[in-house]
Amino acid sequence: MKHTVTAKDVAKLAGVSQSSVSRVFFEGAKVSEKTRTKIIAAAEELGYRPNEFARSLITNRTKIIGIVMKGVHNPFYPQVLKQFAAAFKKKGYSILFVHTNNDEIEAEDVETLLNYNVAGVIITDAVMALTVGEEFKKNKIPVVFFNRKLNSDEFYSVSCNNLDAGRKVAEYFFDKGVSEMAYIAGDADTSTSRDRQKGFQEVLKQKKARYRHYSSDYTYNGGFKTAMHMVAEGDLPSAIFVANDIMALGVLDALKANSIGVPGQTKVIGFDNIEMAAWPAYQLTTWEQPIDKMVHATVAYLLEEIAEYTGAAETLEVDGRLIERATT
Amino acid sequence: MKHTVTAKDVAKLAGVSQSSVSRVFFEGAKVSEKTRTKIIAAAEELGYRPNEFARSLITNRTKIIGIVMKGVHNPFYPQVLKQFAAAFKKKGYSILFVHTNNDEIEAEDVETLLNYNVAGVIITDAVMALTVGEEFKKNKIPVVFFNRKLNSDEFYSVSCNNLDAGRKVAEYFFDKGVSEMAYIAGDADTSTSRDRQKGFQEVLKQKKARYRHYSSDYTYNGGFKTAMHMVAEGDLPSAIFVANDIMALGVLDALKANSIGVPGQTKVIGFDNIEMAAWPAYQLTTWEQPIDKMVHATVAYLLEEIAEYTGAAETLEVDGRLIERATT
DNA sequence: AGCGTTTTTGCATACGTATTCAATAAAAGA
DNA sequence: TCTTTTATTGAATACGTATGCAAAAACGCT
Repeated sequence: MKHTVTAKDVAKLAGVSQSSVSRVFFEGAKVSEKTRTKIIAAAEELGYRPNEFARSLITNRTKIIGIVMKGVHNPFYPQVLKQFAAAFKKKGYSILFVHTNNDEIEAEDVETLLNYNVAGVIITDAVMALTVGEEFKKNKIPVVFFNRKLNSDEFYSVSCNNLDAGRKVAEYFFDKGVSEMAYIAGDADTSTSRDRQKGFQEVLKQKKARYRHYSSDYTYNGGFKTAMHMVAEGDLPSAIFVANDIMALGVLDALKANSIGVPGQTKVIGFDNIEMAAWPAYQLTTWEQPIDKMVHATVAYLLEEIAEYTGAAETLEVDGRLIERATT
Repeated sequence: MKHTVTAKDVAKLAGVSQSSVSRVFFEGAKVSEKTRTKIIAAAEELGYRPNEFARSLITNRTKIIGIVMKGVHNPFYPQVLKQFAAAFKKKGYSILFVHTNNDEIEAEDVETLLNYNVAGVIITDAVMALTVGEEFKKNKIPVVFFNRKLNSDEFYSVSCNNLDAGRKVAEYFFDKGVSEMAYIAGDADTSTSRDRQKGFQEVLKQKKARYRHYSSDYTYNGGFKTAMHMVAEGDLPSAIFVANDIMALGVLDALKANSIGVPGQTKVIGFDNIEMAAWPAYQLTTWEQPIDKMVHATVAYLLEEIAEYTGAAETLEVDGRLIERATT
């Protein structure tokens, strides 16, 4: 028979009141050292664990962080998920994982997050309708957009400084003596792809170089197909900036399939620095996203807002750096 | 100011009792159609959402499934996570994601799962101490080991029929006219690696062929290093069965680095059929794990046990199949 | 219409904890 | 030692929901 041991049981065994037991397990409350040890002993003996639900019911707060994620196929995101899980575990928070299929987070997903009254929300690789955002604001739940920059200043967002990265990549190509270059975009409606493009394009324009644009979708197959198409077109640019690594790998494979030498005939730079970029088969030069810093900033912001909600928003952009390998 | 709208509020607006509101939102309870529509309208107007915590407090049940996962670096697992999230979302369950660093799930992780009184637990790419298992049993929480076979019949486990797969791979190699073959193991203490080895070795023994064993760790780098080592040794086997795909990719890259032709000089078969196995750069022949079936079985079992706990355990092994590509 | 039967509803209570307030114990000061 | 102040404790209550029980309403039948 299942007998959940409650604070009352512990109280009885320790010969104190339930309130005292509560005070021992609720940090910030004061109990004398004597009764504390008594209670801890009793709790230990019975295997007491405070009921998280009763707790949340009365405090109207939880120790749950909701993480909404779409791109589980891009190894960048599982990596991010892992880091968040580790960081929040340290702080005593648990992760409610919500997978969304859509670019825009679905109403159902928001429902879930609100139902569980999460302490904070991280949305990664997806965006959110404004009306939905209001819902979170109304409930004073802090939200962070991870790896997505927002137009509005309504929400905190943290991403890599994509604009700057785009510029630096272009300059790097010029330094290498290349002037014929192209950009392969990811999903067109993502800030990440747009900003990378913008910075890249800006420098090309300034140097009066021709800008060539290709659209793809942030997947390996997308990158592969786009590159195949480019090759078929003829007139291959001598350098290609690809909006993320997983696409860049597809590009490399397509080039290889066409026996096009890299970096000899054309150079390739990706974005993210996922583990696979370092594999011998690819040795992809790429722009590293400083995941650690980005995660750290996100966690710090959320914890602050959880401690005292201000609703203050900011668009944080962290500097990344170029990792030079064999494709340039 | 934050005003959470409660069932009482809805009741007042609809001119009924709180109980009736509860009955509308608790499936399985009966209310007349008339009051139901009245209540739904009122709830709609106020934006009422049942408080999941109050609910769980009284029913002593939750709609949360805990998923414990270690191997986030192996793309197989994010894929699995996604499928579980999708399957359980359909059934109205949410996912509590627990990342563990250890092969053996940590006490802290179990605490979390128990604190949230999860309805069921899925442990993937990790095992659990028996004492810990008791804790779940005591609380009548069903547990499934995913992709791990247990010695004991205390818990439900679902995995691919690794033994059979190992045999079939060996037979396949023989059919191809190969008789000199090796196995590269993953983590030695995982059932998956052991069973694959066992089946493989069994056929070799039966055909009186020499069995060669190499130990690795289920990572790309592990596979790479092991293959480098094998090449350095000289006397390369003419076929290699690698315990999972991500290692196999490392093996292929190592062979390529040594200009060893595949499948000419040696053949390679992996395990899992992760997306990358199909990439042009690899075209890895591999044994497909039927994720869909495995997930389906897991979900079905958990839902049954949640509906009515029996504690019945079973060791389910689903048949996979060989996906033939360019490395054999 | 009148009676028995079934369905629907409201009242009251319980779930396990945090927290206010008053009471008690301990400490400090004189 | 007695009084005043401070620290600790216990009793009572609230959080928002589900549910057993009894009352009320609706229904079916003659």
